[in-house]
Amino acid sequence: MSRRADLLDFAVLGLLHETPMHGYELRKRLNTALGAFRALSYGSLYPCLRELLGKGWIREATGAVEGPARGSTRARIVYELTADGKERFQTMADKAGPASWGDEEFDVHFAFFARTPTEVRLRILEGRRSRLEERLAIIREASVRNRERMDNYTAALQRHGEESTEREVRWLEELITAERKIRS
Amino acid sequence: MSRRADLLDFAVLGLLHETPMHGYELRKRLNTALGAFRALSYGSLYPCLRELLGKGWIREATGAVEGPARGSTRARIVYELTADGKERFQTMADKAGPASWGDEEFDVHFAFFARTPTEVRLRILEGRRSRLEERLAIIREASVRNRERMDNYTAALQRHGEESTEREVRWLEELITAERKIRS
DNA sequence: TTCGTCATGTAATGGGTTACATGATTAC
DNA sequence: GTAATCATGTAACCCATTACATGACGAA
Repeated sequence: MSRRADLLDFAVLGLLHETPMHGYELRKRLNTALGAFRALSYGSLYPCLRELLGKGWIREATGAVEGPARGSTRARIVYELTADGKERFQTMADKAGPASWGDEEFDVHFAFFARTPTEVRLRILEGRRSRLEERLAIIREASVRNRERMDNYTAALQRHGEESTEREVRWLEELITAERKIRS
Repeated sequence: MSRRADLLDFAVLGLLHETPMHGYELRKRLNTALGAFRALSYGSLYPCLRELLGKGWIREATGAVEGPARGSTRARIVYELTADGKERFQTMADKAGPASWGDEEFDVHFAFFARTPTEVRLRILEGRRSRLEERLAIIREASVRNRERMDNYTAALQRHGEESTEREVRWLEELITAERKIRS
């Protein structure tokens, strides 16, 4: 469960929550705003859009929602969220829990924290932290086990990975305490 | 060109350069030592091993190369590099250049820097640095362009990504100056 | 006139994960 | 006795990238 496609659905719905957009712009925002989808291709995005359309979560915006097409006469198809789509997005945001989440899942869900309940936010942040701590434990154990047969470069790479992960844990810790303050 | 499979070939060859190993252990080291392959499955590794065997780059080690099987009677197949395999690895390490490299390619090649010529090391490090700087430029431009419609959480995620990338650039800078000192 | 950007799509290929199959041993 | 780890593999499914097709505008 929880395929990559579901995450893309969620991300698209979330971006369209802000403002209606057409596919081309949607892709750019997915590539930059969200850490994941760094190399998302049209071959993935457009079929996804068609699917969301079929499910009734988005619709083609009629009328001049955005300014008229600049720079191209090719018809732009602007999509907007339907009521069902809003509901769907909220359901996904509300029931989110880091059951075997990777980096991408966290990044995307974090990007939409503004529309996520505090309780869920806390659960996600804490889940993320424990996953990173597991990863740290594995890295540290490996560097102890292979200390002798590891050259300087391998060691440097490992140390850098370790430090980055530690920094992210501290970052999460700050967010978690801030979140606890909000809750109380 | 330069498929994921090639990278796996390179990584396996590189690990076997250190010491003969069987598949199960190989996978563990690929999952921890190298940043990439964090979730490499046997479904990818064993076919790869078979392929390398067919190409004559690795062979089944005969005799008691490793201690006898502990904890299992199931026959372990220990692989070792052939002369051709060593040559192949060295060719891949020597002609490496970051033409459209992602994070994984860099990590794996970096892990084997000890067996990479200084000139190539420098080229790789500098290539990596410019890729990260491109990424930074994109992030920064995006955060300027979308400043208003970005909520606090999205902004925090973006800032964290920016800072991590900046740290990695500084890390690379240190490595580059160290490398230049070696060369001269 | 050519390159880059805007803009939307489709088809095929490649390949990685998931799930399955097997089986012995150690530790609780 | 049962869960976890060791250990090797195969087959199918999923799906993401890649390459292709189309077409116009602005700038150098």
